[in-house]
Amino acid sequence: MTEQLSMHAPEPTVRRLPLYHRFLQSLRERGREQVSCTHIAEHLNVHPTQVRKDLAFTGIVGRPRVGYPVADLLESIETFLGWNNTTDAILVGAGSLGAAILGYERFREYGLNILAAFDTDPAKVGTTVRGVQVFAPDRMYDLVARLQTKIAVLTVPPDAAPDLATQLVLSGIEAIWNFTPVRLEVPGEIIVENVSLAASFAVLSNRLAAKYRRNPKE
Amino acid sequence: MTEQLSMHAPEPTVRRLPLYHRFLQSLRERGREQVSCTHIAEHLNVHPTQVRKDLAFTGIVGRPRVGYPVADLLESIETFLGWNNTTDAILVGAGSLGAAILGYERFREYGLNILAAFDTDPAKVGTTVRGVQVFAPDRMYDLVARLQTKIAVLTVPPDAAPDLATQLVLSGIEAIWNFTPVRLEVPGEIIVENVSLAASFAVLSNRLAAKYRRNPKE
DNA sequence: CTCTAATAGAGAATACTTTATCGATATGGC
DNA sequence: GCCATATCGATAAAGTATTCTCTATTAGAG
Repeated sequence: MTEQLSMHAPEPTVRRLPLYHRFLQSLRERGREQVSCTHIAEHLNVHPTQVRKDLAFTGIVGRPRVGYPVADLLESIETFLGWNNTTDAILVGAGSLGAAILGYERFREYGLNILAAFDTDPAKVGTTVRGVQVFAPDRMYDLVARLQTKIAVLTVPPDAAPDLATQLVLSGIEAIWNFTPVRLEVPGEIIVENVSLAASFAVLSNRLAAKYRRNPKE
Repeated sequence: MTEQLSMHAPEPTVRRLPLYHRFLQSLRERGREQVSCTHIAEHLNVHPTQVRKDLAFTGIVGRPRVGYPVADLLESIETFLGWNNTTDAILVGAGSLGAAILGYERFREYGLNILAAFDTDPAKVGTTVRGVQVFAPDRMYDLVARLQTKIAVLTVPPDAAPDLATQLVLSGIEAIWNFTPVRLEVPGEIIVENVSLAASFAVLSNRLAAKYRRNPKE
């Protein structure tokens, strides 16, 4: 597993790491010091080899017959994901979804530090949502530049998304966590991660539909 | 593409279908009647062959040199996803995320019909959130059984998730759309779709971290 | 001290997904 | 009516991800 550290992990691997992270935290709370892939795999119902491969990408090395030290493993995952130093962010669109994200304490553990929110609604501007102050969108450029925020959480209605994405890029943002169903057109160096609730619902919905296609009774 | 209808589509395909669906809706609004995979692919920046394969899974057949009728394609996707007849659902956990989902009108278009919400907070019980009435959790069994709701949207704090999942299964729910980070232990016939914001954030976060590992300046 | 069993890590094999290639077919220009 | 071209549908190839197999290592029992 030499030079694996500098290699990029496959996306499925990265998506599983938070799962391991969460389980390891619960182990640490219970005072456990060592853990094996077998043990993790059993609890999370994934393949032991997959756990071993996934963890190897983070650069950790284990000991046969023992496994990995829980604390080291947590740190290794956190470093790999960039979760152990905070990254400043802004939230664009202080609607109900925006408020829900601002209220989700766990993200703070992941290093996400939302400094400010923006909304076009004049009634919201000047107020605070979950302790975060809401500004008018025209303040965005200024604030992003001055505070050097790297991440923008985009939770605006679809129509507003393309425009705001452009503005965010111009402001110097580096990554957009996009909760809108719009595919943003941004330069290649900008990191965009789309959260598609529709995609997720489609999977559920399709499986339910398939079940009834196979078995039309009930 | 014979018998493809009864075949199950790969999950990546299912996850892309809403993307096509959205684009096709915009085409229909603009009065367009026919569309080719090439055209869809260009706009959404995916591979034309992939679009063709994905669409084939829904059972649609196209015509060389022309493509597919937009209306038929929309219907084909909707049928395949089970989006063209409504499915009754309940929402468990009327917190801010729950409220955001209740307020997201688009899900209604996808056939998701949330009839009732449940929350342990006595202050919320009896009120309505976004027009949906909130009940105490002990009413769950009764209501799910009586209204024959198939889907439960689970938006409760992590601690409460395992218990509620068990109760939902006992109530006769068929699918759980799980917004908690907990891996639910349910019988195999229950459909569980996990929405992991942590997984999504991990991808963004890891890419940002990798960027700075490669290029520690800035 | 030796033997056994559990486990990491590497590499091979399998399965799955995406992309490329090719023949068939329908449309519109000539 | 015939030809050129765009596009579909099917199959093949390439690329990824997952699972299996094997060897080396270590802890603990006898």
